Amino acid sequence: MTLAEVEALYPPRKLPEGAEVTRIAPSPTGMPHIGTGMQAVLDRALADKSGGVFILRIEDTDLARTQEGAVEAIIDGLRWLGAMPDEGDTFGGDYGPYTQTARLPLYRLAAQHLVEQGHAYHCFCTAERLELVRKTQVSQHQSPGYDGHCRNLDPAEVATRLTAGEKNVIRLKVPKDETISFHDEVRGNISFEASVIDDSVLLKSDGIPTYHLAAAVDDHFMRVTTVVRGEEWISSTPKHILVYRYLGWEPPKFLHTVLLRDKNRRKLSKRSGDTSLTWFRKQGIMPAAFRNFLYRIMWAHPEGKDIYPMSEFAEKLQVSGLPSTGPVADMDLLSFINGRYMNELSAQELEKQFMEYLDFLIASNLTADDTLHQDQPSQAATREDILDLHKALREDPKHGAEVLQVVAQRCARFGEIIFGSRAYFDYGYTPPAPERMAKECPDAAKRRRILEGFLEAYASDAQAPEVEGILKAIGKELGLKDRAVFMTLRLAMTGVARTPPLSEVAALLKLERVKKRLAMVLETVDDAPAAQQAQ
RNA sequence: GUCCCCUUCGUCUAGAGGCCUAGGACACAUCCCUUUCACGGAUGCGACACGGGUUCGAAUCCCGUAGGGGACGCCA
Repeated sequence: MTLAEVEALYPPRKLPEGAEVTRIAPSPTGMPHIGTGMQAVLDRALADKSGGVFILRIEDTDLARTQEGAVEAIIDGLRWLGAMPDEGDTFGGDYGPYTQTARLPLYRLAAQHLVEQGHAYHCFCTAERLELVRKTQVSQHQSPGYDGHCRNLDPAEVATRLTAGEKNVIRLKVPKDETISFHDEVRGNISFEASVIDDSVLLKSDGIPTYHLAAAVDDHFMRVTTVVRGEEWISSTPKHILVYRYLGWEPPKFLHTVLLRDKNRRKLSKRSGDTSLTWFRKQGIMPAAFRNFLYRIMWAHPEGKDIYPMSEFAEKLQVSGLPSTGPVADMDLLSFINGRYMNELSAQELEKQFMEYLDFLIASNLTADDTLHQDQPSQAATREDILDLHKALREDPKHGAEVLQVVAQRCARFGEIIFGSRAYFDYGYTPPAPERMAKECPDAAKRRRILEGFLEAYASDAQAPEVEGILKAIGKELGLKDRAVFMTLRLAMTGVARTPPLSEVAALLKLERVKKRLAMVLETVDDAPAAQQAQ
């Protein structure tokens, strides 16, 4: 097979004028990264905006780092994110295979062609020699790089060493006196002196290509029009430009996205916390909200909107407005956006999404720390909490849905609901300590009177019990401030001090549960220390 | 060390020579609403990295400096 034949195998796509073909090209080396998610959202939007195609390509040329299950994790992450590719090994498409180790002959063909044309050469240097060269260079304050040792080997010598089966790699022969420029879609023109670019390996000694060759070959034959990738690739783009040129191909458009930073403006890393899509999912971030967060920090809506759907992003996106400075992934902003999305969910949608969330947590076998946000340790949910809640929701879905809706109004992520909803289920109710109640209403007799009086009035009017009216009347009768009365009942009914308005709580709990709980409290309501009562 | 990219409130940003005594959003603070929490409303705090140019006029253009980030692998 020749390059020309391959060319015919992957003809130009029949797409509308201006359609963009984008691709996300992750390495299957672990959990899907937030940066991958960001690029996927952009890729998806670019393709949607122009009536193009979005491809998933797996770059598994680093055999040593490839991890089992990583491809599935990536697809799962993209599915969750809602930035699904149109083409890929599991999606179909006419430009596959979409996994690099399945395309090895293509790269070898390209590499061979480059050697024949004199734009690449066989290099027999050992790892040891390379290491030594680098060390020397660094110690002499020179920039490390290949020294060109095999660049001008005698062709006859190369031939004999090759037939002898000597290990070698193929390196790109970078011209010496030239300025290589390219256009970056967000930064404009960028130039490099060719002299600072070293002769990178294109084909490793095991016959597997490096990124520089593989990506160029694939982007060409997959007819990718726009390469969206992280800005860490800017400095190797000139190499890619050279590969395209020597292979006689038109380079695609390049769009380098910024790298997300942590609070200290460092590249977001494992150490600083939250780098995987899965992490955000575990926190209970909604997909739509996370997408919104991603495009919100990488692009400014013309009207200054913060909350808007993906379709609007795709429609209004202008690549020139993409940032060229790395944004900090601001958790406060994410929480804010997620909260807004949660509040707009209908009861049914909320229950559905929340159950999916719990199922995900359970299936991914979480430990207690996994929903723990660094900044909000109090929001940690244990695995036991998760299972308890899941069981309660299954046992009484109707009650569960009501609880969720009320609680979700007060939460910024699903993860907080786990903890926040406990008090409204039987499993999560613990009667308040008498001491705690005494802090709100020091007089034990009055506490008892509040609860008994409420129970009596509330139970007698099953149709439309006026919780507030009842309590205010009791307060007046006992000469207590509203707060003392309301808080006493709040603590008694829920065991906690922060809840929705009591009328909502009572409606949520239903009469039977209220009766049961208050009866429990009444058993110990007089037990607060006398010293405190005297106050 | 060399090369490349970047630099507006704490954060995300608007701003493409006069509309800027720099606008919005998140966060924060205070107040209002109020039975706690949340929501909502109001107000406030708060930035053009620095130094030179160009210009009648610069956040906006140019040059330097400083700072940050990235790259320099038979990793991607």
